[in-house]
Amino acid sequence: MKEIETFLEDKKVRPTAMRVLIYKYMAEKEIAVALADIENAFTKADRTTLYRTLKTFEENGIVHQIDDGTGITKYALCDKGCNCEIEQDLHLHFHCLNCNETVCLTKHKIPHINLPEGYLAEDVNLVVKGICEKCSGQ
Amino acid sequence: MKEIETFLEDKKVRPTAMRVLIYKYMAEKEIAVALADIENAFTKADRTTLYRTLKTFEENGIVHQIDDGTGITKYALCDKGCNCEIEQDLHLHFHCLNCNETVCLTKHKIPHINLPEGYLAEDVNLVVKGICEKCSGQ
DNA sequence: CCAATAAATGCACTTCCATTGCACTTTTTA
DNA sequence: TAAAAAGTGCAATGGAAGTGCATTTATTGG
Repeated sequence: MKEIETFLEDKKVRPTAMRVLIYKYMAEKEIAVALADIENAFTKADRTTLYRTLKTFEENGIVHQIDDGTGITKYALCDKGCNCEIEQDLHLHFHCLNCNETVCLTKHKIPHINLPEGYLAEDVNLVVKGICEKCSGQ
Repeated sequence: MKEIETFLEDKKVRPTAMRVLIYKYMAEKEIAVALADIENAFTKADRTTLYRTLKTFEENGIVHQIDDGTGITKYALCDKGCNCEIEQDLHLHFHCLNCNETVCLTKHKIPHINLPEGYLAEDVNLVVKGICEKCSGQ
């Protein structure tokens, strides 16, 4: 708990009770979470607060947003040294069509993409959809 | 015009006036279009009709949907031999952060992705964001 | 050719999620 | 400790996708 507070402070985010709890919640989940998920977990808190907390987290490099193609924005904690902004550091995301969960495959970096002349890449989003290991096997 | 009609018939889609026009419109554009774009081009037609036309086109392999991360669904005509369903045939999409246009880079196939044990890929979505050649300079 | 049927279209409405404005509360700081 | 800043909560808005149903248009079998 104390570690979370200092971590947030390091990231220039004031560690309010709410923020610490949300961070803790996300750290315990291994999968990307939607705003609605957090909403269900913290029924006392207002949706707006959660929304803005995630926004603050994102702006300060604590979480990154994931567009997994479901139309619902998901969020996941950035890894220790995660520099989501840097192209070389981008990992891919996997969305399970069965359990509907989305995970960051942080070990899997996105291969370098060759673009036609004149195109400048700033960001890459790669989402693989299919069946996750939890659902595919016994 | 006549070719479009027979083309649609080949695809088992009845070539109504509306559908031919929409197809023509998309064929002339080189970029992916949003429902709203078509709506602006055909102010007399109802949005629902356009929506369902695109849906029909999609179901019959005439267009494919693109999720370029803007939150707005885009559509683009499938290439001659395009088999959007087949993983090996998937191409990547480029979204320009300057002009906001999205193009299919059909020449650029998505490299094969190695997934961890137990994961089964069914679909891949790869979107590169940046500056397109039109915007990046002469 | 015409009636019966099916497909396509248009209108109104709903839903879902993201986002914002404003008032209120808590924390920080001078 | 008062003033300012940051955080929180409520209500409302907005944008886009999607649906139900009535109406029109096209197809088909007699």
